[in-house]
Order: sequence, then structure tokens, then C-alpha cells
Amino acid sequence: MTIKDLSAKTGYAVGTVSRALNGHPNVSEKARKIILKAAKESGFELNVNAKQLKQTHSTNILVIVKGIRNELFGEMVEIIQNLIAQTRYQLIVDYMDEDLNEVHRALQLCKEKKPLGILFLGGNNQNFVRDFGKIDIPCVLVTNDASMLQFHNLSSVTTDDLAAARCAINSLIALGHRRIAIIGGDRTISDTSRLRYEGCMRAFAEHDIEFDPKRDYQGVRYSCQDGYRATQALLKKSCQFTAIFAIADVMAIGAVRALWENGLRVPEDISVMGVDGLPMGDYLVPQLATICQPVSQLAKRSVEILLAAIVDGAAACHETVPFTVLSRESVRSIQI
Amino acid sequence: MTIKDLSAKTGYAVGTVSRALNGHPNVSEKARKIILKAAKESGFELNVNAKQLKQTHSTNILVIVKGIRNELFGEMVEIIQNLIAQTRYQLIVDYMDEDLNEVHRALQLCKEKKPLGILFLGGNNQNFVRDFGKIDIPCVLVTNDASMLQFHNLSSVTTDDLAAARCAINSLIALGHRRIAIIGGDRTISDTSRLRYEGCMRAFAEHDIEFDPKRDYQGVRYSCQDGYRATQALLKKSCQFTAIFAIADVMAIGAVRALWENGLRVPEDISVMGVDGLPMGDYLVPQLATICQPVSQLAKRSVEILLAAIVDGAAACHETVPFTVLSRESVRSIQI
DNA sequence: TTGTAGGCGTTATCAT
DNA sequence: ATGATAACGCCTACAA
Repeated sequence: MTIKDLSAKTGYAVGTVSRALNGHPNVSEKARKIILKAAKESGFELNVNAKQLKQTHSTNILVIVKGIRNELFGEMVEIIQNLIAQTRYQLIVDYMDEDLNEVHRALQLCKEKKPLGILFLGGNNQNFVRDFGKIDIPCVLVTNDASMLQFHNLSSVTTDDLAAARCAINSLIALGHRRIAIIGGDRTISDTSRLRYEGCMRAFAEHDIEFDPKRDYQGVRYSCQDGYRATQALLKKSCQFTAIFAIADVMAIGAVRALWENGLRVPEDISVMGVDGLPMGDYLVPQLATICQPVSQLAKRSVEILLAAIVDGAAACHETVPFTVLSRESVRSIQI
Repeated sequence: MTIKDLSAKTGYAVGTVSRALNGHPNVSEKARKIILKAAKESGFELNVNAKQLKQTHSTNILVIVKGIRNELFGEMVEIIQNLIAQTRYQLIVDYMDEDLNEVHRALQLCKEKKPLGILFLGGNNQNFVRDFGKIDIPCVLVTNDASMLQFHNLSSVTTDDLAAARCAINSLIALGHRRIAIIGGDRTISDTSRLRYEGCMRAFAEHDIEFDPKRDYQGVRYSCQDGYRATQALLKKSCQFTAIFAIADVMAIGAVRALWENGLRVPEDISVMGVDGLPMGDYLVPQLATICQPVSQLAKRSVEILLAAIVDGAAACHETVPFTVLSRESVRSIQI
């Protein structure tokens, strides 16, 4: 079943059929009705490949999600879906492995889907430096700052990772903590990990607190298990710290367990703080203190910025949306 | 950049270029080398649309994942990736919304990608009953039993949801529990929810335990928040139960919190058991008792069955892989 | 082994 | 408003 068959069936030429099916103007109400009815009756669907092969531009907006397992991205995709559904554009969501190059993927999908713009959820600045030049449609990098990259068509919307970590540490310091252990990520791979580490160091420096990374820092992957192991390692080296700051909630969850197994209670003996604001954190015992990324705002601003660029040709811009400190049960004051 | 350009560049005809690029036989070693080199140098990539438009069959295997948020599926996709990577096939993963029709989606993707077979991760039997007849390639439905459907090209690999729930209840009964509250899902929508509920009823019946669904059952959605709310509702009606069985770990997590807020400790006052075997369950305090789905086995058998059908034309079959009871800290014996 | 040419189903550009 | 027709980039007979 092709538009040719539909053309034969209705008596209209293929061109008219195509226009009717695509909602183009210059089709009489009568023709449109007849053609749409015939299409529906025969269960006809446009051949995507042929369509995309021929089309020079679409009304597609592309979201490339790097890291399927990231819960925040799941939430954001949903919000973006809803936002785009209210426009005349179509959203295409593409999930890809964390270890592949998202810019290559984007390039490929540009050829294939001819999108008007791209939203990158997660990404590695290095990949952008190398290959983004070949992309010429408006893009927004979400959760990674791209202001340094200076591409005229690449915006970014982020929370200030450095400030967030600094704020977390500061809030612990304000509660009287001086020896704070840190569970981080791989700073050589992840910009976020690097910035959060940097933020911690900044906070320590501001309060003249000496921090010994050899003793009080572990760099691991984003998982409960790694948070657990990191904490075991920290405890083995020294258990003089009064708080742990983990740069991801899942790590913090593992940390709480490890502490518990070593006879240390949270927050009575040790305070624990995470980052992300996972919905689940609210339901743990104790509730997990965390720095909450404003997921819906990130999504909203990203879409707005992308649409402005697509519709009005707005220039690239780089925005920061504010985080919030959720000081919940897993931290306590040790002020005298 | 098209194969025409490549043809001009290398002096070979487009036909030869196409054959070389696709690893077809009847291309001289010399030609292949020259063409591949030219392609690499110019960063050439085949136009997917044109290719798929023309192709009558591919070496694609398709995975349709229904429910992005399901953590188990995330794990399974990874395993499937690795398994397929060792074959001569290419894996295409498609994530779709929980509330859309996966068989429609499959039909669409069949036209577009011309896959040799499909793996459905999650799915609703009703959708299959209605529309699966139009699909004529081997398929495997994972985590939903399709034996009743009797399609010659639809296999299924499942854990026995009914038996799993029955086993969970039985294990609680064995520990001395008689009044067990249940947090379930929507039985009208989800086969899994229905079967698990059924399993619970079976266990109660076998032990001559009366179960009052009005009092001790709540049907909600799969989330911490819903588990929390369901538990609040249960407690409001009666707090005579000694255990809660939640048909998903995330619900169980919410339940623990709700109990705690009502001054009830787990497992001292109330035992809590979930289903799924989320990795995180191991790191909670208390560790969450659960029925563990054998994710890697589900994935492995599914792939094996699909490949057997594709390669050898093996008949459809319906397999059950065994679950395991993880009796962890969140349950305790109340035997006298 | 290599070249040639037709066609996949659609959109887009003309002309009507 | 509609019709005819030329691409889009590739694959695949078939011919050489």
C-alpha cells in the first residue's frame, strides 16, 4: 500500500495525495476528506524512509539522551515531551550508551531525521570541541555548561555544579562539621564530577579547612555499590570524619548502608548528604539530605531556548538555573 | 557525499562501491581496499533512509522496551546488547511510552527497519491479541507469558509471576504471619499485577487464611510515593497486619517509610517484602527482602530463543525461568 | 569482477 | 486546486 495505490483508489494524483496527507495548503476540503478517509480505511501509513529520504527539512526536534540509567533524564524527557506536544513540532527521543560519542550520533541523526534542533541530555564537552562544528542547527546542551565552547549555535542550560557542591559543603560546615569525607566520580571523564570536586575544595578553602584527598576522598562510579565500597574504604583509612558528601544520591544511599554496617548511625554518628534530588530520597529512612536539581526548570528553559533559536533565530545563550538545598534527616548539627 | 561521489573518486562504478561497502562477495580485494579507504577518508556514511527504503530485509534485530523507567529493563538491554554484539546481527533498541501500543509500534518499525526478529521487553497481552497477527517475523515477549495466545511466531520468556507472589506470601506465612497486607498494581491494565495478586490469593487459600481485600489491599502505581500512600491508607483502615507484601520493590521502599512515620519499625513491628530484586534493595537499611527476577537469564534465554527461530526456524516456545527468594533484613519470624 | 540501469515511495517543482 | 514528473541515495538484477 503506497500513495500510488491511494491515488488510484481516490482518483487524485499522487501529488495531491501527498499534500493532503501532510496537511499542506492548496488542497480542497473535498479532496482532503476523500483521501484521508481512504487512507484510514486501508490502514495506510506513509513510508518513513522514503519520506525522510526526500525531505529537505522536517518539523522534528531531537532529544539525545546519554545515559539511559540516569533517573533525572527520565523525568526530563517526560516534561520535554509534554512541552513539545503543545507546539507544531514532533519530538524524537534517542537513547544512547554513555560511552559513545553523542556528537557523532547527532550528526548521523541529522542526516536521517533532518531535525530543526537538538537537545542534548548529558554530554561530554570534549566530544563537542572536536566535532560539533559540523552541526549547523540550533542545539542546547543540558546539564553541561558550553559557554566556553563558543559555538554560535550551541546553547546550554545547567545548574552550577561547582556552586552546588560548594553549597553542600558549606551547609555541612554551618552545622559544625569540619572533617567531611567526599565520595566523587571520575573527574577525568565527567565535567560534572570535576566541577563538584572543585566546589568542595573551594568551600574548604574559604573556611581554612585542610582537606586531605588521600585520606578523605574516594572517586568511584555512580551506583549504590560504589558508594558502599567507597565508604568502606574511607572508614578503613580513618573514621574521624563527621560527615560524608556524595556527589550523587545513589552513592549516598550506599554510604548510609556501609556506615550502618560499621555500627555508625546516620545522622547521629555521621551526617550524609547527596546531590540530585532523587524522588526516592524522600522515602528513605533517614530521608536523604541532598542538593536538588530543578529538573522541570532545566527542561523548560532548554525547550524555550531551543524554540527561540529555531523560530526567531535567537542567538546561543548559556543559562544557569538555581538548585535548592534539601536539608533532611540524614544530616544533623554537631554544634556545641 | 554519496556513493556516487565515492564512485567518481575511486573510479569504480556505484554498484561496486555499494557491494564493497556492504561486504558483499564478488569484489576484488584491491577494489574493496581502495573504496573502504576513500570512504573512511571522506567520512562517508551510507544514507540510512535510502538503504532501508530499497532493502527488502536487513540483519537487524529489534528490541522494543516498554517503560523507560523500569530499572530491570535497563539492565536487560545491556545484557542483550552484549549478546547480540557477538553475532552477525545488529541490535536496534527502541524505547516507548508505557501507555502506547507496542504492537502498533512494532508494525511501524517492521516497515522501517525490516528486522529479522523482535524482542518485546514488557507488553500487554491485549495488544497482542488484537494486532500481532499482522507481524510475520519471529518475536519473543519477555516478562509476559504468551503461551495462551497461540501465535506460531511468538515465544515468551517469563518468571512465573503467580508462583513468585505465592512463594512470597508462603514465605511470610512460614515465618508466622497471618495478617498480610498487599500493595498491588492495576490488575485491569497489567497482566503481571493480576497474576501476582492471583498468586497471593492462592497462597492464602492454601493455608485457609481469610483475606479481606477491602481492608488489606491497595492497588496503586509502581512508585515509592504510591507505596507510601498505600501504606498510609492501609494503616488507617486497620493496623492489625504483621506484614506487607508489595508487588514492586519501589513500593516496598515507600511502605517502609510510611510505617516508620507511624512509629512502626521494620522488621520488628512489621515485616516488608517486595518483588523485583532491585540492586538498591541490598543497600537499604533494612535490606529489602524481595523476590528476585533472574534478569540475566531472562535476557539470555530470550536472545537464544529468538536466534533459534531466526536461524533454524525453530518453533515458538514458552519458557519460565526460576526466581529466587531473597529473605533479607526487612522480614522476621513472629513464630512463638 | 565490474558496470549499467531501473526502481524503492515519497516530496517538491513545475506546469496546467 | 490539481496533475505530471524529476529527483532523493541506495540496492540489485542483469549485462558485459
